[in-house]
Amino acid sequence: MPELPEVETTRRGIAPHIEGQIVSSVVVRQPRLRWPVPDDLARRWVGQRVSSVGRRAKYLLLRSGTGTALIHLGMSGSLRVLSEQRAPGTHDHVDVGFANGITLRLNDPRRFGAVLWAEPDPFGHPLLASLGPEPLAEDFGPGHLYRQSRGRRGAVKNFIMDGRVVVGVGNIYASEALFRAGIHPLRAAGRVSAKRYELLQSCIRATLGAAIEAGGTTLRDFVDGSGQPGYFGQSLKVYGRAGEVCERCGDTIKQRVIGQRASYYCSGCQH
DNA sequence: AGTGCGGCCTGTCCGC
DNA sequence: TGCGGACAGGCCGCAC
Repeated sequence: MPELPEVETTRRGIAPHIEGQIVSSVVVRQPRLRWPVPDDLARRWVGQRVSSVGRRAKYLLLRSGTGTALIHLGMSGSLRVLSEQRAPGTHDHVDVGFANGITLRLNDPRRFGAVLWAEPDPFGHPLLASLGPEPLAEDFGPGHLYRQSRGRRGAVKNFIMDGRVVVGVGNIYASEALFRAGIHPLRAAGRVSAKRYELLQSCIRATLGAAIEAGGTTLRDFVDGSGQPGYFGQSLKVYGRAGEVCERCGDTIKQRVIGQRASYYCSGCQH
């Protein structure tokens, strides 16, 4: 289940192989993803040179002269660069062939991912238009969360997972960042002080940044072999650790569902 | 406007 | 051992 660090790791893994290459074929074996893969994707994309592989939130942006392919990995998607022909396996839904012979292959068992086309400007696409700031960018400043949260009575965990507030904070890193900041996930968003939001902001950055770095260090070969980055190698303090001892205070880590998502926290440390 | 929830999917795990 | 069913999870889009 790719969170932002996994998406960024994927971006870094595929970019060197894709950038500057000309799309020569698009094969869609299963168009029914989160949204249908557009019928005219091949017609619009083939012949275009991919100028850059960018990212906005968890969307990968394969930009070219006339438009941009948006790829979302959902929670089970992965991209692989193949240097030679290989028979597609189960859930290998989309292949993008390039003139130099390589293939970008999307595998997505649960099909929560997406492949879309935006033209001419990807940021005008409805899915990207109303997204909040990137967590690692300047406009996610120390006062951002505080300002956005006034009057909001929902749980702070749901608040920081709201893509209109800040993008890229998925379920795992929401629990982790709140633990590091010492904020209880159920606390009303509007009842967290400016000072504590400043800390939370830096914890979100630090958590995601460290995870990206970890992805960078474990960045395996995205060509041919299993290029799957995994977040399991990262040091998660609370996520998935219900019943275990909190390393900070020794209390028992709890789990409960918040906003229909499994949430982990330490009630000894988080208030 | 803010909030909560249904739905899309399938692999994995649990209990019988 | 085999099987059904619950569950997980990103996130849109709708209902309140």
